[in-house]
Amino acid sequence: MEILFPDGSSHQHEGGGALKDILGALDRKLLRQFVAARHQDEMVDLHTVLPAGARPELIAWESPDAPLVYRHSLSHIMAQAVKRLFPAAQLAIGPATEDGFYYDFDVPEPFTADDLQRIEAEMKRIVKQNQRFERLEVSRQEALEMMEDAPYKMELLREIPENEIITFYRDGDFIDLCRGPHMLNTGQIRHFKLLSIAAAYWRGDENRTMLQRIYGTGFTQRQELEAYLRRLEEARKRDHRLLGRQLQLFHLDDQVGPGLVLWTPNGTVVRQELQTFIMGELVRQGYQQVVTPHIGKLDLFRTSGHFPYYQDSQFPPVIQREHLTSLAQEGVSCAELTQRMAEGDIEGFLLKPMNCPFHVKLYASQPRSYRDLPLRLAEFGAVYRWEQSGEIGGLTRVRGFTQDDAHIFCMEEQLPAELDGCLELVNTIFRTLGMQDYRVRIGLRDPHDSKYVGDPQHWDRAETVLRQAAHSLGVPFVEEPGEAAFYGPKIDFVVKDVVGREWQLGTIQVDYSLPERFGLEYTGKDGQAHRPVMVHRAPFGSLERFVGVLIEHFAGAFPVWLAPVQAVVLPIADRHAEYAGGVYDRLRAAGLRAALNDDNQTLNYRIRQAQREKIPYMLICGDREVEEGRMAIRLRTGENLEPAQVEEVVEMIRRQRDTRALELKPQS
RNA sequence: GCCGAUGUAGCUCAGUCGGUAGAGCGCGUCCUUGGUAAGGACGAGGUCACCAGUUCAAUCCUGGUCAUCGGCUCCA
Repeated sequence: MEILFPDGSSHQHEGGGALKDILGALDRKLLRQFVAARHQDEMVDLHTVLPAGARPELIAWESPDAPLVYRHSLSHIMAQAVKRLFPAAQLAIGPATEDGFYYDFDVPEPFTADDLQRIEAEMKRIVKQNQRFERLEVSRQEALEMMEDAPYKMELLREIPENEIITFYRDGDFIDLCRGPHMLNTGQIRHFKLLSIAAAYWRGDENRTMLQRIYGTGFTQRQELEAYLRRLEEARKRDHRLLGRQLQLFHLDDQVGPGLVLWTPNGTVVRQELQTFIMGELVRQGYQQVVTPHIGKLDLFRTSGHFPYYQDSQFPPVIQREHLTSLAQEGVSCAELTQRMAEGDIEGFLLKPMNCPFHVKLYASQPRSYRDLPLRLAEFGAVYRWEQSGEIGGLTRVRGFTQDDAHIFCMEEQLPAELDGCLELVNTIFRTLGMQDYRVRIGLRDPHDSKYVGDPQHWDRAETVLRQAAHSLGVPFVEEPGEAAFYGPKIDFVVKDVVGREWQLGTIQVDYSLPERFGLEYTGKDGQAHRPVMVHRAPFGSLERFVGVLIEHFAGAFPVWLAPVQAVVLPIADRHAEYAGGVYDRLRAAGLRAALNDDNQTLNYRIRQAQREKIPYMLICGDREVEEGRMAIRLRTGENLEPAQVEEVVEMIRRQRDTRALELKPQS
């Protein structure tokens, strides 16, 4: 075999074998340098016996892939510790994750914070004991016998394909069904921490056992662990729920209801600026704004298919009072009521979960010709969905939200250009806001599934177009077969929040279904009736969620165009109040969002206030400034600009605002 | 929805092993008239989430409800 080193060199070895033996014989130091290898696109550890012709590429401890190995080992060490302390615990699964690891246990009593400490201490003991990891290949029969008393492992075992080798890993008194990879011994990594206890369903299925999950992380260097923990701490300070309160951007009130956002004046500024921004782009792209109501007849949503199919995630329908009274007198049960509403026997109104049926109706409100297409109808539409109670939180998951929604009705051959336009819009938005850290997910149909509506040829074309469009964005994207909606393929834009949770923002979806359900038509060149295709698209997704993500992205320090207060005027002493008042009036007359802070407080104090409110510009007026007819300019970054006259200041702030600059200082 | 934790002043939190509560910040008034992240004094502010139960007595114990947080699951 040929062993490839990261520096490009290689070592020829006669025959096969485990890398730990080959490297160990070559130079024992190598065993400390490398943690695993890549072999045929798979991670294999140093224990794995490789065949003669193999060409493994060694993975150094410093490699970005290395943590996967030692964190996986840490999860085993944790399981070992848990088994020692809680012999009754049943093991489920315990993988390494992006920045840590976890293990799921079935225990009679949930773990407590104290248990976590004890487990961690036991892990330290195991690490100190420096136990060797051992890889065991066993026959299926042996494996079944070994795992007799481990129901979860049995289930996993039964699902391993016949032709696959079954492996166990052992370290000291602990043995676990595991594919690996693992490091050589438990003493190789010392810097780890258990972070939290959570619950997780076995195999993510809510109908199955609720397991107890322990999360942890580990690093090769103490400083790395400390830096990670510091990062978590920092991230918590950027949490939009915290900043939302500190900066008074929004309010969630128990009495109003969970997941229903009250936007404060400050937050409303941010929202409206975003809306203005996007509306400008929409006008440029030939969209037309429309407005539709918050509720509509059940019949509309039966036709669209939203009701009753998605009934579980909708607010219950509204039924006329007299109707309801008579149903009550009849003694109609809830189940019956639901049934009769679904069938159309009882009519009512639904709080809209989607805007599209309304837009479809606008399309259908007059005869359309191919000359009218594409017809692009846009609306900042408030929709309501009954999200599960355990899911609601902050602005990222709410029950009432505003979509920057639009529906494009077009001919099949117009799809490529329309999708390009949508992507350009998304790109413009992300670029303007400096959000480079997003990924793109293309949901394609599963070729083996028949749930999809529409002509397969149309799908092929739409999928090709989506793929090409995503390519042109120049952003990493993944294709996920089976993730398409039943009515068409889609592109989703996904960003991470400060604690690493992923949130879907924008989405672009091709839809063959709604035009069908509503019998939409246009007259073609040939004078015949044809069916249009629809594109649903919402580059922000939900304005609520988007603002939430944006608060974290900027850590509350919005660029000038979004900042609720753009500049605060600070007179140093009372005798400067009149001058400062003049400056303040001028700023406001110039259309800037300005504030005047002449509170009976020291300048230091008021600067601190402005700083905490993350106001971009502090305009300070004292004796010198009054005399010279200028003002001192302090940025929230702490930097000072040259003192300037009010017109110059107005001009500068306006320019930063109008160009939607991310910086406070003009780029000269 | 499920598992766990939490709920005390506007905010962040302390406290009471059952005898109706405290700090800092913020807020108000006054003094101070200040030069780039906290000047000083005084004062107001709480049905200890809500509803039951146990008890002479519940913010504290028990049960339920609601909400928040960490996860799991779902998301047209």
